Amino acid sequence: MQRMTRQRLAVLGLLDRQSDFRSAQQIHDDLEERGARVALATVYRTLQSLVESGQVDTLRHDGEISYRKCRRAVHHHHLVCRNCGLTVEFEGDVVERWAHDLAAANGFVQVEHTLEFFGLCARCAAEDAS
Amino acid sequence: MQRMTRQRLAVLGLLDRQSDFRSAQQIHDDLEERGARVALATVYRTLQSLVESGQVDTLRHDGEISYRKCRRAVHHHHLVCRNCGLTVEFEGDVVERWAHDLAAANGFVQVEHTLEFFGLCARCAAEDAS
DNA sequence: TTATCTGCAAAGTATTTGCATAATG
DNA sequence: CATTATGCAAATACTTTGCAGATAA
Repeated sequence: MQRMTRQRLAVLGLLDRQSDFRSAQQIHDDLEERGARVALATVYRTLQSLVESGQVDTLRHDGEISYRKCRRAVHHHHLVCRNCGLTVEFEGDVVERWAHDLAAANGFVQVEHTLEFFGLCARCAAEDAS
Repeated sequence: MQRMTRQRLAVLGLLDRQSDFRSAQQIHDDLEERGARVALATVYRTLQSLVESGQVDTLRHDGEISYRKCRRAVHHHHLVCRNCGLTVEFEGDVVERWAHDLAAANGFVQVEHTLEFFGLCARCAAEDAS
């Protein structure tokens, strides 16, 4: 049901090599640099399908969506450097429990949550100071 | 430095009466309904200034920003009904501590976070079932 | 072969901005 | 009266979509 096209392979390949969150436009540019011509619309469509199938994580920030291949299958969160994009994944059963308790206390059901941390990584903080 | 114009008063008045998060466009429509003609651009500008001065909370969801007058001054989070917008505010020092620990463990500084819960409130869940 | 994917350009959203005019303090 | 805010329309930025032609299976 999902055809392996040159374009899809190119996007998947790039996602494998990149470790930080990148916007669709950045991914498009990166592909161009490597000589892989893929239309921006195709990049968007491909990323969208990868997100739906759970292979890619998204992050909404400043009105734009960033993409990154998941490192772990279970639900998790991110600590992202707002300067260079360096990303650390981590799990947090605390929030899951919290969500459950909150739901119970307020009569809510089907509670989901979004939790992300943004900061400056050590390297960027050092550069900032100098 | 901030002039009290008819438009600003109208926006403030509406924010006082509304208890849920509303997008700029919804707020604009609500104002029109009440006969207060305020240009959409002005609604955006006013909300923006209210956010900057800390009088209004924002929530990013599905690529759009929603606004709501803060009920409490300290940093807090929300449990929002994704159907009717009903909102419960709550504090969570757990996350603050968590953010601090994460930062220390990974060498990050100036760590901020976003945490929101979305679910179905009791009433909407009941309607859903019927 | 044929259903799915791609490229292109056009259309959509949500938000911002330039500028002349209006209104506040 | 000097500034700051407003309205309008045009500009932005990101993302989605329609459609004809290309391509994987």
